[in-house]
Amino acid sequence: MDPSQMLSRSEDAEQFLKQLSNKTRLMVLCSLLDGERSVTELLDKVPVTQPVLSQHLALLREAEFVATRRSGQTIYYRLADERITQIMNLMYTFFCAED
Amino acid sequence: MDPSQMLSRSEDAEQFLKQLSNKTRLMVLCSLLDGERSVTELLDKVPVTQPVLSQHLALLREAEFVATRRSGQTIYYRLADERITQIMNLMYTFFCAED
DNA sequence: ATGTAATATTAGTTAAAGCTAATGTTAGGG
DNA sequence: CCCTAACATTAGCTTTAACTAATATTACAT
Repeated sequence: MDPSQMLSRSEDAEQFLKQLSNKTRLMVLCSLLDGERSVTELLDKVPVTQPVLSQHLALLREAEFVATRRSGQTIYYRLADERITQIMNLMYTFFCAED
Repeated sequence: MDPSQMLSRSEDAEQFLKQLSNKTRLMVLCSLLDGERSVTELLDKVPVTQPVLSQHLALLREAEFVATRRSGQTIYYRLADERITQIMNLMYTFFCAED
């Protein structure tokens, strides 16, 4: 591969991985692996304050890793990027698979 | 999964991903996908100064993502973690695969 | 219209990552 | 022994990520 292309692709990959490299965001994404969840449900699983969770959700939305659906006052989040699903499944096997 | 276990595993995963989330380290690891390379060879592929490359190599060594072999004054680096091989192959398909 | 539940945003501070510049180590050649 | 090549380390500075605290928005019920 030509050097400038390698650089620009590694910059894209860096950006992608950085957006993933946070325990709160990983817990959120992991929780979404088996379907959509509301913010309140996520708050119940992820040990952070509401504003902090909301900040991380904003980042995941901007990255388009997740998408939302509103139902009344409740907002449901779901995975929206096939790459995220794949990499989260891989991370699950690395860090969460049974012995 | 119990909440404290989920937290500690996501902390491990965060650490793992952060060590990967850098364009220079990604270029190095990508270059090692098809075999070992000396520092000089890596310098030829990766557009950074020698001390910066060396700092990133030190981090990759401490993370045990890579291992080294010395031959005279030359030090050869190779991949040393199967998880890295897997995830780098995945990143390659996401960011570098031919349309 | 007022109140409350659910969620989002903004400003300010702190901590961690990455760079530059200088210097150190190790191995081999003359 | 001295010099050079190959590589590593350290200190100081700058940038970026993440948290806290306070406040704002949106939807629904009374």
